[in-house]
Formats: sequence, C-alpha cells, structure tokens
Amino acid sequence: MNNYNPQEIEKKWYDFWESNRFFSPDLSEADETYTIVIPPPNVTGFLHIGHALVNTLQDVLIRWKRMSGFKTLWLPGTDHAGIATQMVVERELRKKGIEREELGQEKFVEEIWKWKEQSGNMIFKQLRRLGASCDWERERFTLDEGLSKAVRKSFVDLYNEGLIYRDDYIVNWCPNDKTALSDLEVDHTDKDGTLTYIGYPLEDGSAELVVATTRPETMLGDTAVAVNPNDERYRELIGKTIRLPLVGRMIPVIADEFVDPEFGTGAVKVTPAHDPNDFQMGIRHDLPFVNIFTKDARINDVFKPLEGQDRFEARKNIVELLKQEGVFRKVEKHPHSIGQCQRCKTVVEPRVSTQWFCKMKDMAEASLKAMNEGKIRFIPENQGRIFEEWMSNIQDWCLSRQLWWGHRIPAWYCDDCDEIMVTEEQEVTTCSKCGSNKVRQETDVLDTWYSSGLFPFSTMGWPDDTRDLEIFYPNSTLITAYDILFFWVARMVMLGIKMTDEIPFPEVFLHGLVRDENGEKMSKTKGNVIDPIDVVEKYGADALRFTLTSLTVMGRDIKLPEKIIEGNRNFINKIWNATRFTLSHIERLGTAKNLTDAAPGIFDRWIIKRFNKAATDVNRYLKEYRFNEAAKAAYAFVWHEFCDWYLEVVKPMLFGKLGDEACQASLSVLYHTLEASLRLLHPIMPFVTEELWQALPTSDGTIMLAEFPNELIGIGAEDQRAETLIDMVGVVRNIRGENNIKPNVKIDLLAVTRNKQLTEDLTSFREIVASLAGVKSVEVLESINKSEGLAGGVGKEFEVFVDLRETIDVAQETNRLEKEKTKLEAKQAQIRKKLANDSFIAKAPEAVVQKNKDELDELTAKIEKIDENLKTMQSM
RNA sequence: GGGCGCUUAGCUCAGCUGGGAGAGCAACGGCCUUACAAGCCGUAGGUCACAAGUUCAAGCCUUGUAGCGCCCACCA
Repeated sequence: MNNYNPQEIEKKWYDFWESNRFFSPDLSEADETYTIVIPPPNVTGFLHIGHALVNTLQDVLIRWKRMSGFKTLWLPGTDHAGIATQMVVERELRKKGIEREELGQEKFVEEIWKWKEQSGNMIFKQLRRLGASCDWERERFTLDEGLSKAVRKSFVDLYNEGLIYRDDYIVNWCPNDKTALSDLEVDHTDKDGTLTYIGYPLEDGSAELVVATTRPETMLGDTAVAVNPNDERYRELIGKTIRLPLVGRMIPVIADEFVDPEFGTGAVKVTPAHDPNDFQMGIRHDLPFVNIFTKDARINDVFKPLEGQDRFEARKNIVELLKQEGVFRKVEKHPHSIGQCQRCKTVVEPRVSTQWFCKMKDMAEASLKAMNEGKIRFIPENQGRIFEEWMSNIQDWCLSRQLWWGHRIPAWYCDDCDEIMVTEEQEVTTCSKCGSNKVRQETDVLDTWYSSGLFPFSTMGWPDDTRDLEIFYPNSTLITAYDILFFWVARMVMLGIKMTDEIPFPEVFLHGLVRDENGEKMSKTKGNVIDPIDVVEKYGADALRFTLTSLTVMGRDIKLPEKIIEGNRNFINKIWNATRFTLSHIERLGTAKNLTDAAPGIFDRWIIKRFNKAATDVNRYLKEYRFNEAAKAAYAFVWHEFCDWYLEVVKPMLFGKLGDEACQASLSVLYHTLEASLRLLHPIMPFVTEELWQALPTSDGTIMLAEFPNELIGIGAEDQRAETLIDMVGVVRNIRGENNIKPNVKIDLLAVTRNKQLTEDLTSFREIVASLAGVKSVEVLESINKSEGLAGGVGKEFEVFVDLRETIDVAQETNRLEKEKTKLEAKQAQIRKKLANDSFIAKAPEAVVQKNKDELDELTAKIEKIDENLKTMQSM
C-alpha cells in the first residue's frame, strides 16, 4: 500500500476530534481569544462549492489560531431563510396535494418545523466531512428562542427610537410569492422590450398628446400626463385636461422636472400606483393612486373588459383595444431593464402597500465613520470602497414580508381605536390605549436578513449580559463571499454598531465566487456543478481544502478545474510517502532524539533554514489573508525542498556512507522537520496530517492542539555551503540531461573548486553529490589539465567536468555550451549597460550597485570558462 | 449613468512596499534510480494588452487608448 487513501481515515479522525471536544474552547483559561461566526447557511441547504470554500477558509484560520495558542471559537448556525425555505416546503406539500392556504399560517409553519427537523442541518453533516472544526455544542438557528428574543428587542428599540416606521409606499412586489421585497432582492437584467406610443386626446378635442410607454397596460392607472416645464412644445398644454382613452377618466397635464424632453415624445403618462418615479410625481402633485392589479398582478375590477387577465396578457390585449379606439400611434423596439424576484425570477411589480421600513441613513453614517476611523477593515481594500459607495447612497430598508415563515413583526393592532403597539411581549390581549380586547398581531414577518444582521451578537446571548458575549464579542473576523456584502455584512455592521455600540468585527475578508473551469457560474441547469461531497469522495477532503485555499487570491473569482484537485491530491500522496520513508528508518534514531542534541551538517542546517523561512511565510501570509501564498509556501517547501532535495541528501547518510554521527544528525533533522511540516500543513489539510502525525513515535494527543510552527530551531549566520553543492548537482544534471546520458551510465566527476571551504565540503560530502548527480565518483581538484572528451559546466565557485569519451556527441555538447553562453552574454550585456550609466551608479542604492557588480564578475568568469570548454570541443 | 476590477508562457493564473519574470497544468527528451509512475531528472516557451509619462531603474507608480468582466442606479 503505497498510496494515500482518504476514505479510510477521514471519518475516524473527525469522530476522534469531536468526541474529545477539541472544537470547544476551554473558558477557564484566560487566553487571547479568536472568534469567527459562520455565515449561516440556509437550513434547507446542501453543501455547494461556495460553502466548501468559505468554510475551508474559516477552518484554516481557526485551526491556525487554535494551534497558535488562542482560545478559539468557530460558532456554527443556520438561517431560517424566509422565502427560500417557504418555497421549498410549499413545493413538498404541493406534491402531496396540499396548498399552503388550506393549512393556514400556524399549521404551515408547523409543517416547516417538522420538515426542518427531518431534513434540516444536512449541511452540518456535510461540513463535518470537510473537516470543519466548529463548536457544535453552540449551534444556533435564527428562529431559536434566544435569537428571536434579540430580534424582538432590537425591533422594539429601533421602533421606539423612530428608526422603524410603518408607511404606505411603492415597493417591489413579487406577484408569485405575493410579498414585498427589498431593493436588494430584485435582480435587474436588460431585456428586449417595446415602446408603445399612444395618443391621449385633450378634453376639448383640440389636440392630442402622444405618450410613450414600455407598459401600455398600466395606462389604466394613469392619473396625469407629465411634461418638462421648460419644454416649449408642450408649455401651452400644462394645466389642461386629458381624457384617458378606454377609461374615460379626466386627468391633468402637469409639469415636472423629472421628465426628459429628449426621451420618446417628451410627454410621460403618470401611473403613481405602479411605477416608482410616477409614485414620487404622484406625491409631488397630489395625484390619485389608482391600483389596477390584484396581488398576483392580474387586472382588477377597475377595468371590466380585461379583469382577471395577467399583466402580460393584458399588455397585448390593451394594444388591440387602443387600436380599436384609434389612439394607438406606433410601437418601437426598446431594450430596457426589468427587475426579477431573486428567488423565483418572476418579474417584479411595483405596488403601493403598507409596509414596515427601517431608516438607514444614520446607521450608515455611523458605519462609514467607523470605517474611516479604521475600526473596521475590508480585505481586499477595494471592497471598502464598494461598501462606502453603497452606504453613501443607501435607501430605507423594507423590512416586512408577506410570508409565513420567519419572525413575526412584534406589533399589535387595536381594531377599535387603531392603536399600534410594538412590544417585546409575546402575548398582547388588550389595547394599551382603549382597553379593547379586539387586538391582533401583525401577520407580516421580517426580512430574513434582519435576524442574520444580528447574528454576531445574538448568537452570543445578546441582549442578555452573557459570558460568551463578553469573551467572544466583537468577533475577530468575518469571512464571506463578496456577493453578500450589502445583504449581510452591511446590515451586521449597522445593526451591530446600533445595538451594541461596537463594531461586530474589526476585519472582513471577502472572497470570490467559485466558477467552473470556463469561468461560468455553476448552476444545476447548466450541469456544470461540482458537488464538494463528490470531490471529497474521489480525492479526499484535504485535497479539496488545499485546492480551494491555494486558489483564494485577493479580489478574484476562482475557476476550479478538476485537474488542479488531482494535482493537489498528488501532493498529499507525496507527503504520505515521505512520511512512510522517514518512519521506515526511524527506529535507527538513537541518541539524537531531540533536535537540539543533534550536530547538524550543512545540508541539515540548510533544510532547517528553509523550513524556518516557509513557516515564517505561512504565518505572515495567513495573517494577511493571502491564502494562496500560504498554501504555495508550504507546498513548495515540502515538495521541492524537503522531498526533492533533502530526502535525497539523507539517503546516502542512511546507507552509512558518511558515518554514524552524520547519519544520526540527519535522521533527527529529517524526523523533526517532517513532524513540523505536518503541523505547518495541518490547518489546510487536517485529516492526513493527523493520520501521519499519530503514526510518529513522539506524538501525543492530537496535532490540532499541537503548536503551530514558527521557527524549528534558530540557525545562525547565512549558510551558502549547501547551496553551492546543490548548484553543482544542478550543473552536472544539466550536462547529463542535455547529452542524453542514461542514468545507468555511471560517469566520473572531476570538480575544480575555487575556494578552500568548498574543497573541504566537497570532500566530506562527495557521496551525497555523487548520489544526487548520479555519478560514480567525485574527484576534487585544484586545477585541471584539459584533455579530450571532457564536458564541462561552470558554477559560481567551481567548474565540473565529466568524461564523455564513450558517449559524447560533440555537436550536441557544443550546442549546449553555446546556448548557455548566449544566455549568459545577454545578461552580461544588460548589466554592463546598467553599470555604464553614471546616474545609476550615483543614484541607486549602494547594495543594488554592488549586487550588479558581483553578478557581472560572476558572469564574466563563467563565460570565460565556457569559452575554454568550447575550445576543447573544437579540438575533438 | 456611477462604481470596482481584469489583460503576464499553449491553458489557468501567482507576482506584497519599483531593482532576478515565476508556478501548476499541457508540450518535448530521458528514466520502473532501494518513499512515491498519483513519481524522478532534464529542456523549451513571454515586446508582462497598447501608447505616453515619472524614475538611475516600471509587470508594479501616473495619464490616456482598446478589449473583457462584475456591481450599483427610479431614464417612461
């Protein structure tokens, strides 16, 4: 069994962690805390790739901080998700032939709860498979008693302060869901449409005013025609009366600055009850509001001939009627934007109705102030500007929804005296004003985002004064996708400041959206959905986590091709095998069990130094939310430094070619570097690291509570000695590769060194160089008498030659040398030019100048040697 | 209409405060070398969209141009 098999280990370790309560913070110790509150998924939800991403990132941070000694809490919860859930359950019931209306609100809500008990929280089971280290003991739900109390408390407070009010207003109405929507819940798309021109005759029959409209059917609700006051063409008509075709209503011609004389005919029909602009005009000019639609957007009884017709049907039919009446003038193509319900895609109908609103301006200003004072920081930064833009142009928030699933608005109406009582009490039976007991509770519920807006503190027990609130609020950071910046983040910031006087979190990291390999949004209809659970089953959770982490770049969406996941699975396999190799030799580790007991050689010190650099980088990158860089740093170290070089260096030691002491030292360094590497990788790939770490003889407990590495052990001054030997191996491999010398052809290496240290090192470690370079012997020389058949390479402090008399292809070797020379000469020319520039010498920092000079010397020396080698070739 | 981005190797993309153009995948050549063929070694490939500017020095800073994308907005 050489390969890693995730299925065998993942469940085992998750159960181990959970049953040992490793996810729950120990409140008895007063460590520094680190808190993340989950973006609550819908109770009805199934894990999609976006969840996999956001929760992987949170888990990486949480595990990293937990290992770094913080008291960490990752609090999970779900959102009741008003419309979405109601729709799902409605659909389920319809399958059984039951309509929501038959059941009534109470029964229906009971059904949803039942459904939630059965199928809800599926997503948390799936999150466990991802490895999410949430504290499941603190799981919350937005409709829990505690969170509901927070909703009531905040609502009442805001109402008493005058920030929440009830008013008649034109709102976005979904005729399918039969509820009001907030502006954010409406998606706008450009669609082909038409512009219909209709002639409206003046009352006295003297003329007609032609208006243009995209929605001719709304003319039934017209209560005016507007023109721009400065429009010469129509100045005479202002104040005159028009007879509305088909309906016969007398309506005035009004003047309003809103009208654009350039558009259409410059005259606009005004339908205050069915268009947001017209609504405003209606208020400005005190016009009547004629509602022409039922709640499901059919023509109501205002116009009998079309009564009961759907608005789109009516649109066609009314044109016919207008033609019959002789007022239809023409129709043009006219693309325009239409609003659709975010949930059901039905075209939204603006509708005047009584709704509850929240004033946003002051809260938005407070949020902007907090941001400008640096109390809240967005990562990436440009998201802060988007936040600012939105906050600066904020509109009041329509809070009420004509749904049944959600927090019922805590308001009661008295039918006798019309008193409105807004109170935290859950049972109101008598009117506080007139004593009547004809009181009834508001049936509307709150926008689902209202309760999630309280999530950072309602989950901690607010409004009560709880220990959790004290310890874990404000949260440390918020991780979420940028597409809910306004829906959720903005609301949390505003409500957080308002209700608790504190910013709910000082940092917000907004990640991109996961798309398919062609950059398309994933959707079931397109069939390009990647199911994270499928990925987990095929490649393992760690491969998925590593992939998502390594693709998380600031401010960019993520394309996810399967190939990348496969490559990262291979990386895990690499670690798996490196560990197997190490363990297979570990019993030979005698005295030098502790790293500090070992007397590390130059390669040992080199790998420790490389590890220290990787660990420092990973820590820094995670701190900066540069997930991709953190993953890359760990990957590059483990694969390309630890496995590619160090493991190969160690092999000759293990075979006893350099003596027992060196072997012991390297074995110790090998072991401890591996062990530390597992800890370094754990936050990103928890399962495989736990599995391997548990197999180590020194491990105790769990890797998830082991210390996150910083520096393995301090290594003193810069040590280039190993690098030089590594460089030499590279030069020899290049000669081999380019000359197509088969690995089984063992050649002798002649090395000419230019300094004493290198001579010593090469002598001591010739076995290692021989092993890595695939040569049978290494002869260390101070100079060489070149003879035929020697192919040579040049390094900074050495030249190497191999005897190729048997295999040499002179043409090929000459070609190789010439290519090398050309490359070096180009570089040389560049640097010469730079150094010839007086301003460069004068103005560039001394270190930069010196570096260039050194490099030039090195290049010149190398080129000289290559020339010599070329001569040798020519003589053959 | 306003705002925010993107353009770097065949593909997907990194590149933080200006000083070496990089990774993964794909390609090419060679290897079952005693952890790993889910692997190893070697090689090739780029006017960093275009133009101008600042600078000793620009993929990176400034301005403009072109193409692409996203978000917001009440133009009938």
